[in-house]
Amino acid sequence: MSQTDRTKTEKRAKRLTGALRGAGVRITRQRAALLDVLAVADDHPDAVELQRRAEVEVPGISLSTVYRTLTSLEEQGVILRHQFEGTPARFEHAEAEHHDHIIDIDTGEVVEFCSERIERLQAEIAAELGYEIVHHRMELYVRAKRADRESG
Amino acid sequence: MSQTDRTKTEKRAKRLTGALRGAGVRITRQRAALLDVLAVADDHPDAVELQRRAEVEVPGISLSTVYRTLTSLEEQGVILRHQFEGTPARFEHAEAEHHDHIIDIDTGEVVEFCSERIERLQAEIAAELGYEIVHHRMELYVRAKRADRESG
DNA sequence: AGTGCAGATGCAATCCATTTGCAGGTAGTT
DNA sequence: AACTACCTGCAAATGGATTGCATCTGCACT
Repeated sequence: MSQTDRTKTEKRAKRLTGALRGAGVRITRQRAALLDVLAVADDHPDAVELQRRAEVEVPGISLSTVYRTLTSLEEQGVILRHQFEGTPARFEHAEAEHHDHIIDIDTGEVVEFCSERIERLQAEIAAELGYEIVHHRMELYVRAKRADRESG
Repeated sequence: MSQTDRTKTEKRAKRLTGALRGAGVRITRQRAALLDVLAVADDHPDAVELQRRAEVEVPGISLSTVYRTLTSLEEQGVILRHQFEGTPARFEHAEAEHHDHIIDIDTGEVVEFCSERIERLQAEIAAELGYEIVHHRMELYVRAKRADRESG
């Protein structure tokens, strides 16, 4: 990470904690640790994994605190919670634009994608039925194409 | 239900139980009851609701049996299990073609829909990334449009 | 820097949907 | 009718997530 990147990240962090404070959310050691961990995560960790990562900064941080913090951050719109099939909920930082997920059912790896055309079609379909979309969820459970693997 | 409809339904039921038997699945009173209940359901009941409905035919049917049967029927491809947000799993008979779901977040009501155009786009996106879709899940969480309601 | 207190923490207990071990029952083949 | 592999009901266990409670602590205000 370059010097300017670091500066930018720190500025965002400051803005973020300011906003949280405004909403009556205190920045404790455990929350700061979780915010750090979430900010640098480029994957989709679950609560236990986040606890493990936060423990570097706050040894002994309890799992209930992790869950409570995640719920609170989700309510503040800071993070997103994803309930994929057959796994505990997984979380990600919410700064980027909306996207959906491709889950490799063999490896558990998650790839993000977004299709404006699909989004448009979804909105049309909902509108035709007299609804407005509050949020949606689209998950593609996939495996690597035949050519990329061995057996079939 | 007309006489011919009833006959058709009964034929399908016979074919179905035959197939299940072939897979080593016994048709017990409790399973027959659940198959009946699922066959006539035009909604998306959860396990407890299915137990309640099956109890008309088999009083005292246990919830574990319901769950075990549902798992077995799902494995046989007879029913589909849907894990919508914040509710226990809900089930539906699998005879129709594939479709996705619109969930009214105010009423819990579920509407089915299918868009070939979206399906095509999904497949394209997966293919471009070197994946083949095993299955997918698309849920639109909606509410009735402003005009249809009162307050905002 | 000190104080007050709303809000946060850790722990253990609890919740809820779902699964499972077990001992007795039954479908369906022989 | 008998045999037995599969099924049932019950109660206990599981696993992810939440919660009650006593204690602690950020942080706004001196």
